[in-house]
Amino acid sequence: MNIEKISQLAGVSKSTVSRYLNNGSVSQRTKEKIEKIIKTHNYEPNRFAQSLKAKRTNMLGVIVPRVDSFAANETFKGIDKVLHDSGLQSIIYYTNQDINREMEGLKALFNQRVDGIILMATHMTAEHMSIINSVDIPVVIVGQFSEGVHCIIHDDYGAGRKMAEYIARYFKDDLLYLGVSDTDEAVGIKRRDGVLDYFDTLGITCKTAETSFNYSEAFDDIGVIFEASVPEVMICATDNIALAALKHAIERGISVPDELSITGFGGYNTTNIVTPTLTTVRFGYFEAGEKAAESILKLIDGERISMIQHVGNELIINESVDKK
Amino acid sequence: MNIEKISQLAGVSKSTVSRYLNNGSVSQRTKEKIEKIIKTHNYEPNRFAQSLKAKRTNMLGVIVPRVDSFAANETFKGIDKVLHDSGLQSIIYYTNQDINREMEGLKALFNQRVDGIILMATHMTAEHMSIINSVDIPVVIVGQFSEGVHCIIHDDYGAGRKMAEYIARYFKDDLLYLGVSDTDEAVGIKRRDGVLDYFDTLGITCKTAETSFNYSEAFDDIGVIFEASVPEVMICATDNIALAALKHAIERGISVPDELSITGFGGYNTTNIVTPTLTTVRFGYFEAGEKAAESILKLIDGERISMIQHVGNELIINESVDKK
DNA sequence: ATGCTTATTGGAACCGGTTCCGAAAAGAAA
DNA sequence: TTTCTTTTCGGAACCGGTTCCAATAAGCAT
Repeated sequence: MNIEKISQLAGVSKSTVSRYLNNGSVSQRTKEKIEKIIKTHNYEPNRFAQSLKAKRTNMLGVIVPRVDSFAANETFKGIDKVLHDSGLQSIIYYTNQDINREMEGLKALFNQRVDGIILMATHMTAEHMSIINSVDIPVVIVGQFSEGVHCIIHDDYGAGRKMAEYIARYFKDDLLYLGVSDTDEAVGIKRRDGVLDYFDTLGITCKTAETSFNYSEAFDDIGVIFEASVPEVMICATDNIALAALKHAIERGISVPDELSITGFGGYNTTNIVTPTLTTVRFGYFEAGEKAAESILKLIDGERISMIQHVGNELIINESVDKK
Repeated sequence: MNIEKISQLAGVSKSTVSRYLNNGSVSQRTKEKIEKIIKTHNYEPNRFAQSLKAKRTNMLGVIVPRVDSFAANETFKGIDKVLHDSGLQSIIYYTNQDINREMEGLKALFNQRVDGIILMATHMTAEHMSIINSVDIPVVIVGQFSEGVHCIIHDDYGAGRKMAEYIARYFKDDLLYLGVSDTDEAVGIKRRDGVLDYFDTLGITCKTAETSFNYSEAFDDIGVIFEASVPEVMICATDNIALAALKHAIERGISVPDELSITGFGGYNTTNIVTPTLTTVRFGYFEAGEKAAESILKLIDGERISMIQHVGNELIINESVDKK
């Protein structure tokens, strides 16, 4: 079934059927004739042929670094909600956290003529930017900041500060911030600085150490840290790290929160499953996804939007901090 | 940049360039000329135009019901590994566990002329089958069984039996199997029967109860169960349910495993994070994904493969069962 | 009925590739 | 050198739509 056959059966020309399908001016009578034929043969136009000449493909590209992360999942769900409600198809390009596949993805999606791309970036590089600039479709980045692109970012600095404020209510001493590498600007730098800067203003000193995003690696690093000494409070840069710390503490018979208070960042589901439940900061991942999708839709429609949009977060007070 | 311009710059015809791009017979000299032009203009053929006439699109459709499930994530990673290594692009269609969107997805992907579809099904219906049969591209289903389609399935019955064998080594009495609705054939029926049938052969009686896949709902149901009486062993149909049981037990001061042994099925990461770690059966989700991808590739190449392929599983002995 | 404006319609070119087919060129055999 | 076979190449049709443009039909006021 193609448009030609439909037009013949309806006794009109190809162009008339095409006009019918799109929006064009077609008389009521021919409209009905065409509709009947299309219904009975349940014809659907070939997307490739359509996209060959038309500008819009009605497909959006989403580049997803990982599927096994709460943050990525929630963000994606937010994106999907908006796009699906708008009747758009999303093509997901999975990169398995490989930065080269991120570039590949940008090119491949552009090559498929998607109308726009949402990139859940892990780490922005100059190469990213050069590809993005060479591509003449809208791109929105979510979760990281980069100059010159539309970004949806979390207030990591504010989250860090919130946590520091909360901790400072109960502790003045023997604190450890367990962060990650500062190649990740949002988590490695902003989040950490939010914590440390606030402590500074109060004259509280807080030691720091560094580990990995990966649960098992963090678990091992924490073992080494505990071997040397166990602080009173451990502020971990992510929930995963905090969960590893908690596991270690329980294994060593260190009581949480009585002897050791632990906090995370993220708001993962697991933080409510473990005992004690984990005090953390919940980020608006879902909301970020929604904003990203809404933004890309606006950009496709030629609207102007601000280059940076912030998404809020919220301190979740649970059981893992000792409120003496 | 299009094939026409490239051909002009290279001083050959469109067809020659096309032949060069595909595989055709082109002399060494013209090959080099064309290659140079393509490189300098870094030209890439328009996929839509290609797919319009050619049969293959080199795109595979993957229908994914959810992103926030360990099983789904692992399966997807297995699929991705194989497809990415084969240089194929995968279009992911996310359904958010909505069975109607599953149908939509089948149609939409077919309409995009993907070469094949992998469906991570939640529950197969007659409607699924009628769509699948009306579509003339290969379809592989992973995780559920359905007559007449190529399926990759887990040995849920065997997993149930394995767990029952293990439990029977330590317990003869006061057992509870906490299952899910039998609208899910694999988990609701097969897994349960694997457990119960084995107990039957030993003359062990095991009570049963039913709850939901959802963590919070399961948590509430378990509260009601515990109100009545707490068994010695609770065999939960999924790790999520087992985690909910564990949480409840800890909140009520029931010691696990001393007073209550708990097991799950799945092999989720979280089972190693909680304390005590959870005894469970790990399914070969990743392997299932790989098999699904390999199968679809073979089917696309016209190979014949068996309609049903089983994936193994493995009992993971952890701390949540009392080995008296 | 006539002239003018507006709504419909069909024809043809086009989008950017692939593929069939016959012609030209190259290579091998005689 | 001639003849036959094999490669290589260009022309043209085609895939299934969209869109421009001119032609026709319809609607309306005079």
